[in-house]
Amino acid sequence: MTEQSGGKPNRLDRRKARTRAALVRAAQAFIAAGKTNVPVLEITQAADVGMGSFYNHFESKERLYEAAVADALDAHGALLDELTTGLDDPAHVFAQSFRLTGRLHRRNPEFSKVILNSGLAVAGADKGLAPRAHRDIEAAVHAGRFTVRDPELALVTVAGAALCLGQFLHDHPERDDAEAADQVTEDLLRMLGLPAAEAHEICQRPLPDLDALGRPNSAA
Amino acid sequence: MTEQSGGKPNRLDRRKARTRAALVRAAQAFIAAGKTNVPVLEITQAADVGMGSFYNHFESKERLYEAAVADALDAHGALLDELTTGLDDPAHVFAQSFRLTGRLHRRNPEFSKVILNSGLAVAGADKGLAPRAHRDIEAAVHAGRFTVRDPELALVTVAGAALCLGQFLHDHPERDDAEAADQVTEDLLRMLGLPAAEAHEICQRPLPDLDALGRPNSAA
DNA sequence: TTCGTAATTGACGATAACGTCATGAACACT
DNA sequence: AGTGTTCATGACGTTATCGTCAATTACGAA
Repeated sequence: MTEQSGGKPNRLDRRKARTRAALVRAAQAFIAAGKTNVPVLEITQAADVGMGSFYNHFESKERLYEAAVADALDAHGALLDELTTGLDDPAHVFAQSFRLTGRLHRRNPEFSKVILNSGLAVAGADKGLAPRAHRDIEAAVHAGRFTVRDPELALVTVAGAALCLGQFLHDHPERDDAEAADQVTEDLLRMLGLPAAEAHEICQRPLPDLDALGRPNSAA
Repeated sequence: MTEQSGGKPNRLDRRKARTRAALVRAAQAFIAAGKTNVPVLEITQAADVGMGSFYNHFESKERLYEAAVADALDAHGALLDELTTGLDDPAHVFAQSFRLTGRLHRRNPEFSKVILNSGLAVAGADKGLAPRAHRDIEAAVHAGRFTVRDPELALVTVAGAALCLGQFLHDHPERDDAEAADQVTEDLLRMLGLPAAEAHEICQRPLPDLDALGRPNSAA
């Protein structure tokens, strides 16, 4: 009998987790490449695990893909948390999160493509990064920083902008990602009720160094 | 030898077009249902055509799906053209187009789901409805109605909002589609530089009657 | 060391889907 | 009517993929 929901992870548990992580990472690579119809055998070969191992961890390819997307989103969410701690102005938190997310499309293309190829499913209000954005917007509204009639609908536009910005940067490699992200963020801040001048100023503030942190992928 | 690129359609050509349209319609239904992995045989059965007919028109399932999405987008674009003719204020054209598109998610769920399940591929600047929106935004900027630094990036947010609004309405059947669409449009107008009061007013204007037109699906 | 358990593995039978092709029907043209 | 062409059709051989399973290995406990 090994680790029973609360005990410390055994060597056995670590091996199991490694196998699972290998499958998740392989799945992320395939999703990023747009190849979601690859046979199971191909996935297991890419993950360097046996064919039979697949069904030890996932009952179908779809479950694996769900897990892969969830993993990427969780990792990015944790990263944003790290990079926005200590900020007191909710508008600043929102702007910084959005600007960083925009930059991540270039910095971590694998993650970016996973999100983009997952389609709009990740834009649901209770999935992906939306809860975080929702929390930030609500906080800013409550603090009197944002003036928007319906925060839930504003979130809709914000989520859409985040996704389509990624797609845009992917389609236009010549565009500067930081500049584009900052401009979209500024537009969104104006939409959320900030005066134009202040929106512009917030998007010019320096950002924390992304290189100071580990890779934002938890399936390592 | 039948119709040779410019001649009038024969009876043979019409039959061919009917078969093709049946396949496209069946594909749209499957896309709307989220079932893109159905075997070819199932598609041809749903279209009520022979199995072999499929490869007379499309060399693969992917091509069929591409054609199905393009058809739905073209149909919606033509509908918007019809419904915005005669408007002189570019901001009004933009607002009306967006409000109508929002309403269409409920009015024509089939079309809506085709768009949503197509993912972000339809959000590219030169695909789908984006060229139309781009044209409207540029016109409004040129007319001094919108003041936005980078119209191309504004389009990114607009496209994202349109897509995510559809997803939102799909996830929240209890929300009034007209109200939500108007609110998002108003938010976008503010982002595009319109004063809040004017943005609100434009989104309260009456809309043309959608029932006065035929079904917005060209694959009939 | 020895035993029990959990996880890994690839081979294998069963099934599902593909795409072609020979046949036939609908049609245009004369 | 006669002829040649285009498109429609579904059966069929081929290939691809699935998911199971019995054997094996890695590990924990005693």
